[in-house]
Amino acid sequence: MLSKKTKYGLKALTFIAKSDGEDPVRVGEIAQNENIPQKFLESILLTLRKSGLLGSKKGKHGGYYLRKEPSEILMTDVMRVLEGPIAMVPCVSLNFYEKCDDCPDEHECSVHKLMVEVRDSTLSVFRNRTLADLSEV
Amino acid sequence: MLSKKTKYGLKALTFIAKSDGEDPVRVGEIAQNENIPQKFLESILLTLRKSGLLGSKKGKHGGYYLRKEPSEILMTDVMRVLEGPIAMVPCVSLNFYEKCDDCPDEHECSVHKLMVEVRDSTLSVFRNRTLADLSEV
DNA sequence: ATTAATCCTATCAGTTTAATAGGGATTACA
DNA sequence: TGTAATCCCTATTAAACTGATAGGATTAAT
Repeated sequence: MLSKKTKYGLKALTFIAKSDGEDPVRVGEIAQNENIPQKFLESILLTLRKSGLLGSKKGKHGGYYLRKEPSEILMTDVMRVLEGPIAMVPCVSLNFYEKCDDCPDEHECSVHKLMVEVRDSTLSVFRNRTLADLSEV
Repeated sequence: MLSKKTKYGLKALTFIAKSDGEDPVRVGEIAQNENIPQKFLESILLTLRKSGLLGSKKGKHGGYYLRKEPSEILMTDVMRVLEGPIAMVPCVSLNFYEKCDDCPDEHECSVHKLMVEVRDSTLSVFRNRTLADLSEV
């Protein structure tokens, strides 16, 4: 299941991409338009900024803006920042690999085999989609 | 993330498929071979039985057995029983649909669009894999 | 100065997960 | 007929996670 954090984050990014003026976009404006609790959204945008996807301007007339063109922001990157690993099992994750406690040999594990396929098919979607695709009407 | 319940369930099904004698397979045997807490596994096999995927025999020399040929047990069915919805968002689920609170119109939702694609690509894996594929060496 | 914004930390209630516990019911077989 | 083996069922628990809230510190424009 997709967390609300990720869902809100994707919506916020889309909103910022759509309002592509020069001015940064206020958190309050996004929260209001997308029905997101403002304080919760604040923390989400903060992590997006720390990850490098967003920039921010403090103080009056401040807000958030994209650091790259929407067409250059891959869903793989966004999802890994917001949701974490794309793989369903750590032993199959490219960026967050971890060995399983219970598996003596993961090359003989039936779950492993299946989850590699799921990972690859999910990756093929996220690698071929950018924020530009999301913000199209 | 895949729950341990699902992971253990898949391993257990694979184990039963591999030991395809006539006799039912004991929970204890599966638990020991696959490093799964026995009591936990009991409850998992119980839900698999209630879903119709497994049959059971009580008492001495009892155990669990497959109700269909491994090649006829689709991963879509197994995953839905163990893990629940295959979609990452309820508003995109075929079998567990639910409307989002926050979305006024899901046809204009950027997240919705993306998650439909992820659902379809994941489904294409699960629809084309059966328990027989998992139990191949 | 005042105002409007981001930034940061802490906290909280609710839910879910993984596991454990204890015993009931059923069957094989000596 | 008794006993051991096995599935069946319900309840409980500790830990982790999620979604949200609270309160203020910091920064910048006017």
